[in-house]
This record gives sequence, structure tokens and C-alpha cells, in this order.
Amino acid sequence: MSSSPSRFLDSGSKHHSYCRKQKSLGVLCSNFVSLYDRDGVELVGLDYAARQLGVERRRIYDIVNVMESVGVLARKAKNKYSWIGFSGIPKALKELKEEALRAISGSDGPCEKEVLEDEDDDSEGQNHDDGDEKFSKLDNASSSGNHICKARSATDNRKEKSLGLLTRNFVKLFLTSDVDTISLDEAARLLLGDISDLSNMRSYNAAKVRRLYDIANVLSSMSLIEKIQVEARKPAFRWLGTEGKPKTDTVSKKPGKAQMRSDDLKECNLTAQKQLITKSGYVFGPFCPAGMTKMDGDVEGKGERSTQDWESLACSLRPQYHNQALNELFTHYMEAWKSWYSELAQGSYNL
DNA sequence: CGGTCCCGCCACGAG
DNA sequence: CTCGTGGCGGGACCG
Repeated sequence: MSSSPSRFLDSGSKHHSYCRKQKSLGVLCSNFVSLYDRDGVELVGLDYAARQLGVERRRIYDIVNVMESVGVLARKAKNKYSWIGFSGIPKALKELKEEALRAISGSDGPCEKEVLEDEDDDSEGQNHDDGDEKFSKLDNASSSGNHICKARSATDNRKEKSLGLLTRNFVKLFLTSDVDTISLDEAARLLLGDISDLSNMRSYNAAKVRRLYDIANVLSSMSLIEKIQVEARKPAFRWLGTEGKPKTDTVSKKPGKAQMRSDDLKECNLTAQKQLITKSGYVFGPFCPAGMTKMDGDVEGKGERSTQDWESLACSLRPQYHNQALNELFTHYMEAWKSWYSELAQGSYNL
């Protein structure tokens, strides 16, 4: 494998105009949704998604895991998920809530009466800084029927730290309490296995928080939560939940800002629907730059250098729409373009 | 400078 | 072994 050598070594040119924001999980999630949230779609291929969105596989796993936890997706098989859509959220949420309530009351020991309805009562003014126990415990109830907590084998020990589980517990936090706003570190504190020993928990906490950021980004891009700034520091997340309830939510109340469900996106995906397939079986994105026919056998070789130029050019010329929907739309095409060009430059879909 | 959080190494389990 | 997953945390980015 002599791939690493001079592949992308190139000169340490400035990758200026690199926008970290455009690479966030939130944006990626939005693109993911706009790519699949259309009628007719029901199968989600991880490879396909990764290619279309112009990101590496690893990132797809991130958003897919949290989306599955909320019922938007369902694991079908290796490399394949089935698209449920936003309509699947209410159901998943209800199940999560029941699961959470069951875990709380079902703890071993009848003398466990941790009321979940935190009564913030009416004591304004003085609040204990340690008043954490307001969301009760609700630790993940493993599938272990008994209280034999011996199965701490490294096997599922890995599982219980999964993004998916963290997501579910995070959501449960909102579902089991009447408060609709939770600060980040408050959530982090509650979601930790508050076992003991604070020493190694520091780093553990930090790691958890990082995951929490990931989850929050995805969740907020789906409008399930909203990030808000309460105090000067400490950001917090407000639960928006299922707007419109399981009822017929033809109209989206919630005068929220980023309500991008619009015809613009619909148009966008219609276009994305029709892709061209080359003889080699490769599926191209929504479009191809004019004057450039599909790639043939060769192409291989040069071209990778100019990729940077195109990207930086596009990034610097990026128009800033005030309209959220338009912005999303543009971003979508941008990604599609970059994905396509990148593929062309590398000229390899066939190792 | 500290809050965010992207990137991708590499462990783990299945085939 | 290869391959699909996805924990995990270094450190780049941003306000």
C-alpha cells in the first residue's frame, strides 16, 4: 500500500477559506434530512449518503445514531437504514418516556420514591447550587433483568457509552421533567454515571460533554431542541419537542425562525432525485458541471490540485442569503458540487 | 483564553 | 484477515 506517500502531500498551501461551520454536524444533519425527507425515499445507504454529502463515513454514523434514537431512522441491515421521517418522532418519544418512567419507579427497592416532577416550588431568590437531584436518577436500565451488575464486561461497557444511548438519556431528561430548559453542564452532570471518584471523572466528564455537543447539534438541526443563552456564560437547551403533536400538523405553529420546510427544499430534492448513472455503475450527484461529460475510463491522475482552488473559490464567493431556506438550498448544492468534483479529482470509485 | 467540537485513529465484533 | 461500526480524545477553530 503505497498510497500515503505523495498522494495529498502537496505543498503546505493555505487551506484558507475553510469554514469549520460548514462542516458541523448540524449542517451535515440538515443536508442529510433534505436529502432524504421526501416521499418515495425509504432506504438510506450509508455509503451513498456519505458520498452525496461529501463527508467521510464516520460522520454519517454520528448523525444516524442520534437520529435513530429519535425514531427518524431505523437500522435495517449492514450499511442500510430505513427512513421513517419526522412522523416517527412522536412514537419514539412516547416510548422513551415510558421507558424512563418505568426505570425510575422500577428501581430495586420499594423505598425509592424520587418524585420526578421536580417541584421548583416557588422559592425565588435562593437556590441551592447543589440542587441537582431534580431530574431523579434515571440511569440506563440495562437489559439485565436482575440486579446483577456483574456484567460490566468490556463488551457492553462499550455500548453504554454509545452516542445513541447518550442521546436517549438526554431526551429523557426533558421528557421526565417539567422544565423545558437544561443547561449544558447540568445535563452533563446528570448523564454521567455519577458513581464515585471525581478524579478520573474529570476527563470522563469532558469526553461526555464533547458528545453532548454533537448530540445537541443534530437535535437542534431537527428542531427538537433549541440552543439558547441564558446567563452570560453557560448555554442551555430548550426542548421544542414535537411541534403540532401527533395530530395533523399541517401547519407548523411555533413562530421559530429556521422553519425551512418549504417548497424551495422540495424543489431541491426533486432535482436530487434524478441522478445519472455511468456505465461503471457510479452514481453521480444532482448535477454535473457544464461542458464536462461523464468521466470515462481514465481521468485518473491530475486534477486533485485544482480541487483546492475550486473549493476556496466557491467558499469565498459564497453568497449569503438572508432567507434561511435559500441558504440551506445553496449549501446543499455546494456540497453536491464539492462532492462531485472531489470524486472526479481523485478519479477512484474502484480502489 | 476557554468553550466548541471536527477529525480520524484505532479498538472491537462479525463474517 | 477484512470490513463495518463507532468510542474516544487531540487539538484546531471561534468568540
